Amino acid sequence: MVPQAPAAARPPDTEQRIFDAALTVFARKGRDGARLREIADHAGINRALLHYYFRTKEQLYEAVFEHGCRQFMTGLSQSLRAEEGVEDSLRAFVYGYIDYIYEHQDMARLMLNECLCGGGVLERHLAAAIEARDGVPGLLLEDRLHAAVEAGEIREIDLRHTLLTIVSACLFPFVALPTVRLFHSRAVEDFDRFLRERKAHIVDLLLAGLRPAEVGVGRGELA
Amino acid sequence: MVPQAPAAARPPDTEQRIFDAALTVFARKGRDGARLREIADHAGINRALLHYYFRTKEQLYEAVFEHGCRQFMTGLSQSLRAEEGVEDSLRAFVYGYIDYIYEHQDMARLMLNECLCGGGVLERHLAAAIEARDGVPGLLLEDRLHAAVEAGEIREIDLRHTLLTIVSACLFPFVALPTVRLFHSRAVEDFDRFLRERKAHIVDLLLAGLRPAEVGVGRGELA
DNA sequence: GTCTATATCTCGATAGAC
DNA sequence: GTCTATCGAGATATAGAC
Repeated sequence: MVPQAPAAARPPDTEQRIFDAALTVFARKGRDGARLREIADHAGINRALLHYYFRTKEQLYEAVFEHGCRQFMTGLSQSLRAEEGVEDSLRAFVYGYIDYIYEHQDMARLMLNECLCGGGVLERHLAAAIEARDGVPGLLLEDRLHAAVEAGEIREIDLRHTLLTIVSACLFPFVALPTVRLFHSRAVEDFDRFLRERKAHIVDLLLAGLRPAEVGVGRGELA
Repeated sequence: MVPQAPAAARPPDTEQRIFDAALTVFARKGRDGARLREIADHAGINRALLHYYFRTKEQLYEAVFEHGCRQFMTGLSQSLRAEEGVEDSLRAFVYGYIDYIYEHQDMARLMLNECLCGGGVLERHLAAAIEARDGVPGLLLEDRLHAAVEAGEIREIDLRHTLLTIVSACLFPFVALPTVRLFHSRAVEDFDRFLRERKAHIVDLLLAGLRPAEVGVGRGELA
């Protein structure tokens, strides 16, 4: 699939530049909406070169998606190291997850774009990437939470939904950034600070929400 | 912009059918990825009719987006009625929000699609829709929460982030459905039940997370 | 208002020089 | 490996009959 590069000297690495440019454009415009013209311009190369490295637009998309998915899932798993306690595990997950998405926003957008137009391709590639690594990154946290429930460290609660809520809270602000900016001015002024606040907020809210109910205080009721 | 319809008899209402079909297709494929062919087929009419009602693809998109945005925001505001207490307000928001998104999934996806490709158009139209109704739906809940903080009914917490977390938890499952299905089998088997559980979960987690800390229990620490 | 036929343009893909 | 030139398919848009 990949033409041989000269063994010595790899100045701009054209293939990688195409790959990155394609990821960016596909993430914004989607599989059909993306134009090879735009990808070539973004990579600073000629349109014909796209066909030299990846024969067709379809194959380029497949390559970007498959390789991107695999790398994304692997990297995410590695950045979500297990911790001893529940609290540390939760904190590590939220901080690691947001940091990782921050560094791979285009891939996150690309996957969401696939979700919008059906998700068939995504499900297939995600399943493959998961199988190759045998394990969904989030499930590690779910196991931790499950053990914590049995140990009485956190209250009984639907963990699948809890995990989905955590992921939603971490991920959504990235994919919906333009909307978030409308009523969260800090996200436009100082995105890094916004993310720091966001991480702290999510952990804070979750820890409080998962804490076992004290005796005498009905669950699900405010003071 | 709109040709006169015969005063009597409005059998299929072609314009509305085009509108709905365009919304669906644009939501999935995006502004550039969408094909007029597909929209026409989906609406069950000839391609030339698209140009009769809306001159160009661009104008069709603009019309769908602008009108859709306005209607979406207005309807959302109306379905989020104010309640007396904080708890009822929160519950009403979550339930109303999810129910509303459920009935307007295409519009939600269309807006997210715009977010993915920059969001310039979205910000403009959203701002206009908000100004026309003078008020962001979510801000009503934020005011309620703010008052509740001052009354000591909920603990001190960043309300902007809290509101963003609530919206994320409600909205994300819809736009990321194919991914959610991977590890939430119930979302594929019985979506309605999944949503009922989701609503209850979000309210439950939030109420617990916002409850004022009891004396003797450090905030942000598990038991 | 709705259709068929057609014009025009853009995109993806290929051929061939360098 | 990289470029220019070009072909053919498919998309948007228009003209004109009904």
